[in-house]
Amino acid sequence: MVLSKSSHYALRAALYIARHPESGYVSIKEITRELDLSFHFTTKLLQRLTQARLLLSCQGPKGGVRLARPPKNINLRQIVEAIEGPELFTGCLLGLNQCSDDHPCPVHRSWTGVRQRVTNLFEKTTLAQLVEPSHKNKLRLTNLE
Amino acid sequence: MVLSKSSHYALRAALYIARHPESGYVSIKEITRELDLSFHFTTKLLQRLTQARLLLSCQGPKGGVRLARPPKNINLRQIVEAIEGPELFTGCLLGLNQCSDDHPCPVHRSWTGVRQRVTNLFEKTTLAQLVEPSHKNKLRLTNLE
DNA sequence: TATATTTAAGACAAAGATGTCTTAATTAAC
DNA sequence: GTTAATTAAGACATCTTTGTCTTAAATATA
Repeated sequence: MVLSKSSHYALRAALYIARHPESGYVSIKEITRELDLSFHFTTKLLQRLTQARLLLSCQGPKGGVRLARPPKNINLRQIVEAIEGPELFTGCLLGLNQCSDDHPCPVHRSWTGVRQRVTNLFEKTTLAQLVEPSHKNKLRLTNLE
Repeated sequence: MVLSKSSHYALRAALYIARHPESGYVSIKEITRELDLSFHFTTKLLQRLTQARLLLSCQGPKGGVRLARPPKNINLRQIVEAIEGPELFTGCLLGLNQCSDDHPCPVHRSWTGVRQRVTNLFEKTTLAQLVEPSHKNKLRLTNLE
């Protein structure tokens, strides 16, 4: 798996929040009901996004979470990195420590090239792009059946 | 992490086996001693590679494992898929089931493109390429320190 | 054949990821 | 202020991955 389940859930929740037209808070209850996720588990994932300053949260009635800034200023790498750290974007394909141009593993050079393309995708893809109306037919955020 | 620790270990072990000049069996004791891996855990990983017909094994004195065919005919995808399944090469970035051109998630199109580049790298990279002499300076298979 | 060596296989332990539940803290609305 | 609603936080359970240990099976060699 490229991403952990936690990242899957966090990305889907972030997209749900981003596509909410009103700029108010969205309750986590609603998010998890609509996306069919565990409420408590997702709450903790969204707490991490809040701590990473990607979301704002508010307790009490009418509370919930919202994006901390315009969706065009939040990209997929920021979300993934807040949940599971930078390993995906920096790690050696063989899991070796200090793998670098100076001390490369056998796949270092070719992997670095492909990994950069992965990183580019995550960095240049923003929440805004993924929820814009022309993408309406691609807004599926839930499992089928 | 792109790959599991199990895949890391299996790839490193496979490269160690491939770079052995003699075509005889290499003992798993030697592999795990040289690569600083757990003997029993690695043994089971190599069993999976044997079951996937990537390796041959032999018990008893002078026994061990060897490549089941020339290293130019074993690529990285085969090894990874034998260890952790095809998810990396086929899965949805958001973890959704049945994500396809017909029922795409918001990142389906762009992820499919990048995922294909990852797949290409794993498929076109063979053990032979990674152990050929011109790569000698890139044969690091162990952690530093 | 007997022995030593090696992989095969399975039980089990430890660690980490995932998921559930309870209580505390905060806040809107009455 | 009281109440209800909501996130924050932590304890705990379950499942998966990773790692260890023991025993069985196979095989080369003497």
